[in-house]
Amino acid sequence: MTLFEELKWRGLVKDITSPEVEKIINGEPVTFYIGTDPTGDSLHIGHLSSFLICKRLSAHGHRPLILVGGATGLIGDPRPSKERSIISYDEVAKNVEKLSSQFKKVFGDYEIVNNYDWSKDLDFISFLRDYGKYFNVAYMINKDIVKRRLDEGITYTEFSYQIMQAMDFYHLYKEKNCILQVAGQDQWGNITSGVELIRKKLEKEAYAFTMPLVTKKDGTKFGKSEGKAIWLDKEKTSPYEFYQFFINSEDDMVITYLKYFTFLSREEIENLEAKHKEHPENRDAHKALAFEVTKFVHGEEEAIKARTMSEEVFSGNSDNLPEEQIDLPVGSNILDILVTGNFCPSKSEARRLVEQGGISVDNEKITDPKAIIESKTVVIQKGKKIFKKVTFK
RNA sequence: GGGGAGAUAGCGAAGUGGUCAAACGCGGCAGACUGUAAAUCUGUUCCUUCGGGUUCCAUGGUUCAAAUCCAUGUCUCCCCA
Repeated sequence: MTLFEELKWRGLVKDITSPEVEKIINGEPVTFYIGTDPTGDSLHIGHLSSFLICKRLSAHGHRPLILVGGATGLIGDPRPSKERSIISYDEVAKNVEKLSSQFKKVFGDYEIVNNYDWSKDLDFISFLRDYGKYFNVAYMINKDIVKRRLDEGITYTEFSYQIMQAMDFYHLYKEKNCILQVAGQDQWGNITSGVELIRKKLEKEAYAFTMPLVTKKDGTKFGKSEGKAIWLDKEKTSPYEFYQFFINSEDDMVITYLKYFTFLSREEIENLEAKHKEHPENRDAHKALAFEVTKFVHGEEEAIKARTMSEEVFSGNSDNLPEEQIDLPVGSNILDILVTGNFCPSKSEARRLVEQGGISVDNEKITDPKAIIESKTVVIQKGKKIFKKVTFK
């Protein structure tokens, strides 16, 4: 199986700019880039799914460039829904730092470039003369994302985003001989702008392919749990929570995710697929997925810990759950505990939860909102899947 | 520059003087069923010391009473130039 065939098999190729892409991927090492905008201060699952491609391509010898959009992050990639609010220079700069160092930790020591470096000194007149002339407005308006925003409204700033991303590709092509761009499918419009710009300005051909958006079975957004994003930073999402997120994957998607998120071979995955079809209730594929991904992001030791904890908690053994100190005295009211312990944001919601039978303490369902918890250490369960061991002062 | 429409809870969207803490859908949370899956069904979804308190872009005003009427401001969209 060639590399390209493997990517296809894994479902990682959505669109290609030309049939040549296959040859390039399978051929001699080339430099490629993949980027992200520093709109937040931490990497999440979405980044994981797209940046894994660096590993897959570099294993073949290709050289990844990671672009962190210190300039494009100041502008804002148009979203289908509405205009983004603008982020301060400081915040973007801070995010660039954080994302870059996190990236190195998780994915390895690849070269990271920041488009702010080559955009910041470009003056407006040069911009219009050297780049603007290559973009016909009719062409720009025809980009799907722009068309969708025409009714809702789109500012000149966001409208110009595609030019900035085209400039990035052009710059990297010229300066670093980067001939290939990889991105999520939502970047298609921006990518083709770049390919066109390179063709027009340099009379050279550049290439790109997009990867499909990872979704749930029903097409909705993947990567949230309990309403919170799943982060790659273990301070924000613990390895245990991270593991739990993947083990809870939908049956219908678990094989897709295995292909997408792990480095398991085709044989191993097909093996798991067979097992999964035979006995879905054993969740072998889910366990493999959760373990492999946790191992990649947090290391083997953490992955084993997370797996052990998961197995113990769901078989009723809470001995190894980490204890969380709660700033309340022994003998506090259950509602106060739920709020202080971050199980829910308000007392009203805590009351509702308790009254609806969603809370258990040490395996006993609590339905009285006036209940007092007398023990010093206690395991609180919210719903079916959230367990926390808490101690009081 | 001219004309028109609009801003309602996380989102979409009703409501145009009291019966509005505000229909409905989505999303969220919980319960049942299960396999820590999906689908389905049920409940719930501003805060609260459960007395009540604070909401419908903002600030003023009219009224016994305002999400609803008036004024000003801010923002958004559409059409014409």
